Amino acid sequence: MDTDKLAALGGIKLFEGLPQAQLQSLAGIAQLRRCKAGETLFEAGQPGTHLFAVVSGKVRVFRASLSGKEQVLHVFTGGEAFAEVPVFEGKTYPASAQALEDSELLSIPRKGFVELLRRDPELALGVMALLSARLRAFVGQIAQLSLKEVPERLAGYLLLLRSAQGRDELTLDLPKGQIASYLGTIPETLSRAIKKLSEQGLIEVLGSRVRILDPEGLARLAEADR
Amino acid sequence: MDTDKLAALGGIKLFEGLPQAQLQSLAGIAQLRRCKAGETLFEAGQPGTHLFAVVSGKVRVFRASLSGKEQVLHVFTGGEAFAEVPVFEGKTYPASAQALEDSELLSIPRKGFVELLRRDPELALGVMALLSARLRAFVGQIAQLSLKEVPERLAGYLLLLRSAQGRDELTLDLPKGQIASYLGTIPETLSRAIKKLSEQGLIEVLGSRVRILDPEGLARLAEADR
DNA sequence: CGGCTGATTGAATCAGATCAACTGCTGTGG
DNA sequence: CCACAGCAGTTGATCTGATTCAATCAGCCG
Repeated sequence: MDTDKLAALGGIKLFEGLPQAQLQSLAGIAQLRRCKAGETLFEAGQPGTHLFAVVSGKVRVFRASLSGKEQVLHVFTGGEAFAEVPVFEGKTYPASAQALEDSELLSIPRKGFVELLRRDPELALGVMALLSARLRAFVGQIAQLSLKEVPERLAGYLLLLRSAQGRDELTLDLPKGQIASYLGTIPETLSRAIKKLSEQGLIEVLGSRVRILDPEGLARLAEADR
Repeated sequence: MDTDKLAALGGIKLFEGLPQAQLQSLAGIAQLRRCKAGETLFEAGQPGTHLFAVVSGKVRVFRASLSGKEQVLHVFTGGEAFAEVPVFEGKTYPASAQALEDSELLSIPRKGFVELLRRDPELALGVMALLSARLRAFVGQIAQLSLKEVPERLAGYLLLLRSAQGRDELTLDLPKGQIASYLGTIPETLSRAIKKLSEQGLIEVLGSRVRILDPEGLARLAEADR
């Protein structure tokens, strides 16, 4: 039945507070899908037919260049929806998506979703809020990439993690290579940036465990420019 | 009266096809405002109270670093709406805005606009399409910044202008310094990139007039990575 | 005619990418 | 159970694209 789909839909933040009837009709059109780590969900440039949501697992959205360099745009985890852009344009996916871990996903066809939006203004407002938040994040990312250097970007990222995890002993949520790609650099350079922050006494790193020693110092660095 | 406001509102693409009644109620809350070249409309971090639309003139939206370096995110001209992000979050403007020329603007308070959205699903869909288009553009910009070098970004920008202006004799729509800032670099570097493309026989530049000599070559370059 | 701003050119410097070697870890198969 | 393949991460040496600093030039307005 749709009961597992319903449960999965209920766990998506975007659909919180949606009346039962709407959830039902979503369950009618949504597909529940399992995929393995490393699996590609879609590629930049392909026609964008579906909206996705992560039930469990982890998905990265990125752009690749011909030479194989990649820029991570965002990593989505349980409860988050993504790939909304082509829903409203009927065009292609602007980026590629790949599962980082074994994951469960919901995929919702564009057509039906738009119908739902037309009928439920509150959901529409939720979507607009989501898109806006994404825009805000991208504005920040663009500014970081062009205005700051790698150690500063790293400092910003660590502070973000800190506020997400709510303490000073962090666990890196991604392999370092992926973090490098998110910060717009390569593993070698990230490695050196980590060393630099460590030498300055701002952090302490052991594998994927990071201890924030000097949050204010990090914040100062993250704001700083040369 | 509101007749000039109505005319101005009618010229905004986002509001095209809006029923007369809705336009009226928009006119009731919108402010028509004139501002001079160089004037700042709002700054990143300020509480975002208004949505804007350009009636005439030109506005740039950008982020500045403390040291005075700036990254242009977008330049808006007649008929375009901007600063939608804080409307749906009630938070701050993620970037700053400044008039590049003497301009006429509409400013629409957040509150009333959200009301309107609740009542008109078609407008809401229009807003979502707008936000999505913006996201797509930002994805492209992020990829360019981190995956390509300056001459390649310039090639992409020129091709964009070409398709916007519909011919091979282009007029640069911005002073070169602003173009540099949009491309994530500085005037000196842009100048050298222009020289490089010229020497390769791809373009011919005289002041702010550019002639595209080899569109395919430019396209190849724009796609290329090292 | 100065004086200002925008643009260009040259030389020096620097952050980050590249290339290459090496470490350590994990998981698989002999 | 150990060996070795393979991948993630680190470290060092070098190279290069871009920024910085400085000087010059062109156009424009008062």
